[in-house]
Amino acid sequence: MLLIDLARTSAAVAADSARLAKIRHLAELLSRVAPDEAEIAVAYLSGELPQRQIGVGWRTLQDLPEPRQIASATLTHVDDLLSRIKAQAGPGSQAARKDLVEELFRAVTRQEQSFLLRLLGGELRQGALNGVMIEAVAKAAGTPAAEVRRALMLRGWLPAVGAAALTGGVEALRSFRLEVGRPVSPMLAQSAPNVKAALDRLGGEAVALEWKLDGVRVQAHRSGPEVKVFTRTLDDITAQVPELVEAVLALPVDDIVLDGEVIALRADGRPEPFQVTASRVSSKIDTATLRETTPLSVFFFDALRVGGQDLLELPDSERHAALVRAVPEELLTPRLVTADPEEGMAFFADVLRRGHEGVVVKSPGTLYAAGRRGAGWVKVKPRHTLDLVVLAAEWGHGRREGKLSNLHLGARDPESGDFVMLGKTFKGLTDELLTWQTERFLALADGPSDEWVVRVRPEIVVEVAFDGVQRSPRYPGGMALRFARVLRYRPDKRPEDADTVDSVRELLF
DNA sequence: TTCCGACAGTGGGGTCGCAAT
DNA sequence: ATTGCGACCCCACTATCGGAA
Repeated sequence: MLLIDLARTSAAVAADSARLAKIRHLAELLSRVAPDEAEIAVAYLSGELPQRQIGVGWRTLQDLPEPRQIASATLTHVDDLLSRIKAQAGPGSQAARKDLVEELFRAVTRQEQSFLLRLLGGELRQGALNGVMIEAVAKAAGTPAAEVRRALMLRGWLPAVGAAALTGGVEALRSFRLEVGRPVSPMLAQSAPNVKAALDRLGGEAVALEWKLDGVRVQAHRSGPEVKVFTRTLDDITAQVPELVEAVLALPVDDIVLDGEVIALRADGRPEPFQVTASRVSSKIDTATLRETTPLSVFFFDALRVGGQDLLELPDSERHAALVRAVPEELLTPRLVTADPEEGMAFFADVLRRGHEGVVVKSPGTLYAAGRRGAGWVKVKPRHTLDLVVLAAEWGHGRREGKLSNLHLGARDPESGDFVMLGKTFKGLTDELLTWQTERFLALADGPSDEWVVRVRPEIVVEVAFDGVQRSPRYPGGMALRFARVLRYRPDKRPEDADTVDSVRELLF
């Protein structure tokens, strides 16, 4: 199959806003693809590469050569080139990758270039990724979507599942099973503003509340003496977390898959800031020294397999019972089962007093919905707010093209009378607000603006919600807001009424 | 007919390893 | 030694479609 076929399909998918139409376009193409190119086609059309990462980003994709006129590149040819790009390493590799990228772009037409640019840039922008592709694969293969979804849960990689469905049908899909040593996409949680809302959403019956730790999600697999540890995106971090490996090897069960969180704790048991845990987990050099200075603790909260038995399709209460049988108390995430909102709120308050992030509320009947934001898990975190001043705004991309989108936020410095930038946000803005702020900020434009950033006179006050303040090596005040989002503009407030850097600093430890 | 769950899109700060400067 | 890039850790929120109620 030719790349141009995919580029045309992608364009058709982007042109139709209806999901069912997108599915039709994708399924039509998938039904024509040869078995040996099925995985590539599913990957490309859902925004993935069979190679996963190839070391090419936005910078390498600048200044590309002119396209050719006649489309002739096959999927196999493109795939070979991408593999060669990924294989580059060592001195001279950046230039070599760039050369190969240019070779690739010289070999394709303008429409194919546009498709590849979005694919390699990681922003397909056709309104279809995994969710729509699951339906398209099911339609093209003539199998129920539920079978595709189930196989994806166990395999974690849609191109492989899609290729299996297209070539082997429902039988091939049913042959996927949980395999110890191969990661499953972890189940994710929805969020609620407070414990009461979370309980209401879960139907007001008895629920389990668990500590939400601000660390790194891990999935630990053990088969006999072999242990592997994976992150949320299924990357293997076994070598970076020896403490966890040892803890799993010490368990009395030797065929097990566990879900949990690793976190760096201080000597007094309180959590280190997220930055410390993240740094420790991503450091690959000299782990032996790091585990002395910054030891990691692990807390498990779910079990996907214990003693050779798969638990994914059992309710939370049964999975947790199996977890408790296999894992000693000190490795378990603290948990309370209750139907009483008062008790739940007290538990939440206690978690916060201990310095942790919040709670996850779980319905006892919930099955493990791998890779999905299941309705049975609801996280609750406290929220801070500040009144800040807009210092500048950046032009948006994609559906925000032509709108000023990303806001630069500043707190008042009472000493100098100036404003200290604390970060940016683009979240929480409705289309109406985007239109309004674009007009308003252009009228307030002031000072040196460039292609992307419009500086404005510091006159607009905006109420911003955020999760916390962290140390920043980037911003002048040495601190930045975590997960800032707009709540509302405050036309009733003047810049002099905005919160000060001192009040922000109080939230930093 | 209305409601709501799931999805895609639009980006945020911080840190690492590696290659280039 | 420092800088730039790619990748990945954490992530919130809105608009939209289409099936559920």
